[in-house]
Amino acid sequence: MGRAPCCDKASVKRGPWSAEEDAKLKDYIEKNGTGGNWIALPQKIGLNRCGKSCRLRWLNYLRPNIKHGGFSEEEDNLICSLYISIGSRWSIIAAQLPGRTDNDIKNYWNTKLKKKLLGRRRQSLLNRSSTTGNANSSNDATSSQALSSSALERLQLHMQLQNLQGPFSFYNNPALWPKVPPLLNEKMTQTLKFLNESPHLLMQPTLSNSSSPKNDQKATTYESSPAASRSTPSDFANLSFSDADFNELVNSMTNCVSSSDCYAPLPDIGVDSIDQLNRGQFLPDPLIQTVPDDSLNYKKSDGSMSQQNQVDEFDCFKDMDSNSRDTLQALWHDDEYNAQSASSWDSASVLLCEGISQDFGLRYSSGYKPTVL
DNA sequence: AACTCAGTCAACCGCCCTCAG
DNA sequence: CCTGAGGGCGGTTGACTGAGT
Repeated sequence: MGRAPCCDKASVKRGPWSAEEDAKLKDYIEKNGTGGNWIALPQKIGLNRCGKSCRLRWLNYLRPNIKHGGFSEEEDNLICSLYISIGSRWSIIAAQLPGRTDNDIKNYWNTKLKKKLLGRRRQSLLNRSSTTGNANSSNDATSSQALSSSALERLQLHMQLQNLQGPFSFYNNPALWPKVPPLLNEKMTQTLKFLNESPHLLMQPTLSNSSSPKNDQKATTYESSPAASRSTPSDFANLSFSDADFNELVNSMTNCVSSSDCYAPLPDIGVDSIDQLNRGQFLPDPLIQTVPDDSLNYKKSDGSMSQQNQVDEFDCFKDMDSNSRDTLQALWHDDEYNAQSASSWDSASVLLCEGISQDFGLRYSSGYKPTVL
């Protein structure tokens, strides 16, 4: 069941705002505030606009200290880290970037940042495919086919930052995965198999078959395609890897306290323990962070938090930022994707963010929270 | 100069959540 | 507890712009 529209859309003005309208709205709010009711506001000041439209205009454009464009390297890094950690929760990400609006960040991510990061990896993989003479890869690479979702995108970024390529990397080694439900384990297996077999199919826009006849050009979407299916394990299609799956996986990783009771049983791969794997430099040394409860007390009883609390409590990201900077900058600046630089990425920040993002919290109930990475 | 096309971004849409009555 | 109004938010649209041909 829907709900009644907030205004009569037929009678209110829509589209771009004029300077006069901007001035009216700005003057009124600066003098009187919003009055706590956006719906009634346009009538008060004689604006023939929807209240929601006024709110949006104020928040995204007229509000003082708004910055537009010119994102810095540090902002890029922070946006990327947060996106990997918490997904497309733009308002939370925006709360970490003073003067930036969620809309601005969303647009920036979709139009530039995502391509900047994922495009670099894809290009690198394409280069590798071509040098190894893989005919199928070459064909597929030019087929403009794709498979994607928010979860896959985040998984892909996460993998990139943890050195996907290494045969003993976390993502390629099920023995290192935390204990997760069998179905999720299976999804992980299939998804990663797919990602490794067909990395060239990822994150390329494809024209949707269901594109609107009104505007085909705008029908660019990311979706599974016949060609993608061709390269996909037959059962992959039935195992879609969702945001919930990604969150559960990272939750499991975040909650692991000791390898003995957290990770899946080791298959016979000739190593005795996770520690041995680590000593063998298949993984970075585990990093155990203890996070004082004080820094995590953002959670209200109902799991929500005020806007101000979001800003205050996410201050812990400032530390994370310095951790992530080096690797992200390597990704930013290297002409060629460099597995070595990626492997130096310290994912502590990402997982710490993820833990925090669980908001909103599904956890961190008492004592100190060890985060094994 | 005219046209096409892709990229950008302000604005809109509609769903979900909260809260007051 | 139920209902509806308003706010918040993520996803999407479409006008605009500039590069390429």
